[in-house]
Amino acid sequence: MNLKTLAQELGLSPTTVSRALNGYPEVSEATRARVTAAANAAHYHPNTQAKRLATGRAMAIGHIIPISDRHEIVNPVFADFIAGAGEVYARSGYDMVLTIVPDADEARAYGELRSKGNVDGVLIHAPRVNDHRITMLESLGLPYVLHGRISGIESSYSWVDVNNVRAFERATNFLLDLRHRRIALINGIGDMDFARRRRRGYERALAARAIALDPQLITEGEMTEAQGHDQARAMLALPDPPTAFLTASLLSAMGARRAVEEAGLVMGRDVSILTHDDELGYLKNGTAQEPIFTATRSSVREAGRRCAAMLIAQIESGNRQPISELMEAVLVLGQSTGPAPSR
Amino acid sequence: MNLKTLAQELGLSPTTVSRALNGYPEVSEATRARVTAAANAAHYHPNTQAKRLATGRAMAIGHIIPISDRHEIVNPVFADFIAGAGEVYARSGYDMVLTIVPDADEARAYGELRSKGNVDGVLIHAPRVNDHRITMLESLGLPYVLHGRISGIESSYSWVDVNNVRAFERATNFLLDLRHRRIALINGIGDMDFARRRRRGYERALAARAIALDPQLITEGEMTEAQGHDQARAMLALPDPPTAFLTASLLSAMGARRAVEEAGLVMGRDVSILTHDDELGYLKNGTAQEPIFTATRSSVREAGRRCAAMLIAQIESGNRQPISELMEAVLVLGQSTGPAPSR
DNA sequence: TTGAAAGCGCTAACAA
DNA sequence: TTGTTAGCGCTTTCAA
Repeated sequence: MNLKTLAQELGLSPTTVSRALNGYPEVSEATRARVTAAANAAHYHPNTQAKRLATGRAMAIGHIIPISDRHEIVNPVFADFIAGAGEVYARSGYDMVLTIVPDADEARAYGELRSKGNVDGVLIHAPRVNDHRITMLESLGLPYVLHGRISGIESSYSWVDVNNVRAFERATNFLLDLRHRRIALINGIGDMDFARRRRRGYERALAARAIALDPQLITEGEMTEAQGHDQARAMLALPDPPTAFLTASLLSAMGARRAVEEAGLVMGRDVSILTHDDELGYLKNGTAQEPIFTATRSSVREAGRRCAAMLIAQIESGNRQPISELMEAVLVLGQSTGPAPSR
Repeated sequence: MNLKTLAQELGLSPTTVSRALNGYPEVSEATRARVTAAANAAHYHPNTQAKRLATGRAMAIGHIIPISDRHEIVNPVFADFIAGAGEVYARSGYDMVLTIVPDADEARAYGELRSKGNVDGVLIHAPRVNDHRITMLESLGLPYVLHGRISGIESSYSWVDVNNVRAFERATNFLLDLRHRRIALINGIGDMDFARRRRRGYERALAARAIALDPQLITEGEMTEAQGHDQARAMLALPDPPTAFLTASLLSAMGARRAVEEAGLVMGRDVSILTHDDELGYLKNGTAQEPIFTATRSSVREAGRRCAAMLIAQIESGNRQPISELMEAVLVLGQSTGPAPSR
């Protein structure tokens, strides 16, 4: 069923039918009713490709996922972001187009996406410090919104980000209030912008209480269970080991937990672990069963929604002024984190 | 830059340029070379929408992700599958279109996808027992491939699946060989087809050694850390508790691990845990550091590749004969699982 | 080996 | 309020 035959059946011109279906005001309500009824009855849906060609709008948003041999960028958090963005696209009639590209081909991928015209804009993920993608997109003139921020860049751009500095500052303060003084930070890859911000929050909290930074208590890596385990084990073997760990992901926390056990220490008595992450269902019924300080999962999903909405707004308004939005993380401080042991 | 202007610059007709670029044989090699050179120089890429409209092919594959309030279907495994499929699409010139739909709207979503014509086929995820989606797709005539299988359906359909029965049978045998006799199974949601198959493998191994099933040692649920913890704790409190746990996911295993500690038991001595899952980086350099029996992550990615390749083959050949492929899981049996304690 | 012309299904300027 | 016409950028039949 296409527009032409539908129009013939109704004894109308394709134009009128199109106008009726697309909500143009000049159509009489009587015909509009007749047309919509017929369209529904025939399960008519306008052909997307034709519509796109005629309007010059792809009605699609691209998500470019760079994939490298070094890091596993395809992380679990990503799924939640996609789910949030997907909700918004469904409501607004946009398609979500995922492109998986090897790191090296990323520049080319944007260019092609642009000139092939199959998306109206793109969402950018996991920015690194001094990320060059923004410059690239600007020169292409392709609308975009960044999930996260880029520290090294002065020019303004559109972004949605969670206040990572504040989140980690609060978490560190939480541990400091429990009289912990040797607090370790098991962070994400240092090259990633969010990791840098998290570290800044941690440092800020320590500085505010005049506690010197110990570089031995700060590690970074890929946020896997193995990372948490190995790095925690090494730190526990120090002459003056940490009494608390602050980890950037649940997996690292679980690894750290394993290291704690292996060292013959007791969780919550000898060592506390506070995790920035509920990404994998740790939170249940809104109550942290284990020490957790941020409801990452729901935050990430919300970030997905906001990014998508922001990008659509930019595209539809034709407005190229950068917009930005800083989200406060939902903080859910865990109950089972114990005070620092007195030595 | 479009075909017309490119043709003008070359002093050729759009037809010839199109033919040259699309590899039609009737073009002289001289012109073809000239055309491709010019196209590259101008960074010309044919407009996707126009191409689609003209050929009637969307050059896109849809992935429909049902999202329900009850379950978190957007799971981490999904990201790996997507990555695998994405590789294949990139190579073959297809777009990957993700559609997130609320459970209830799924039927409608397929119908629209079909009549709007923005995909040439779909990939179906996470089949349930007696899943009705296959019937729906058959009646729509939309090509599809299923990742997994559906036990309740007799009609044939295209699928790619991992041999879950065998994987769990082997894992159970591994524990049985270590003289465990009270082996608990912490399984996924019973409604999911893969969970049912895994259970079958477990049951088959026990039956082969004439060990009676104990329903108290079989639980199912959403494969979260909390699930593993709660269910393991309950089972450890039984009069005759298990000496080993077989869990369907790393998270459940970690939860079970926590329950074991809380019960004052020692991992590898009092209780062993064997996990079907490396989804979160537990495996490192091909060596299991903890008891794990399947390299899920890489398997899932490979499944993504094969599903995508199979679907594209079907679409391009116009062949509607169902094809299927059973993958053997990559088994990596962990070293640190201990024998059953003698009582 | 190349080109002219029609058409894919829709939208939108212009006319009535 | 409705219809006519042209055109979006490409492919493809038919003719040269």
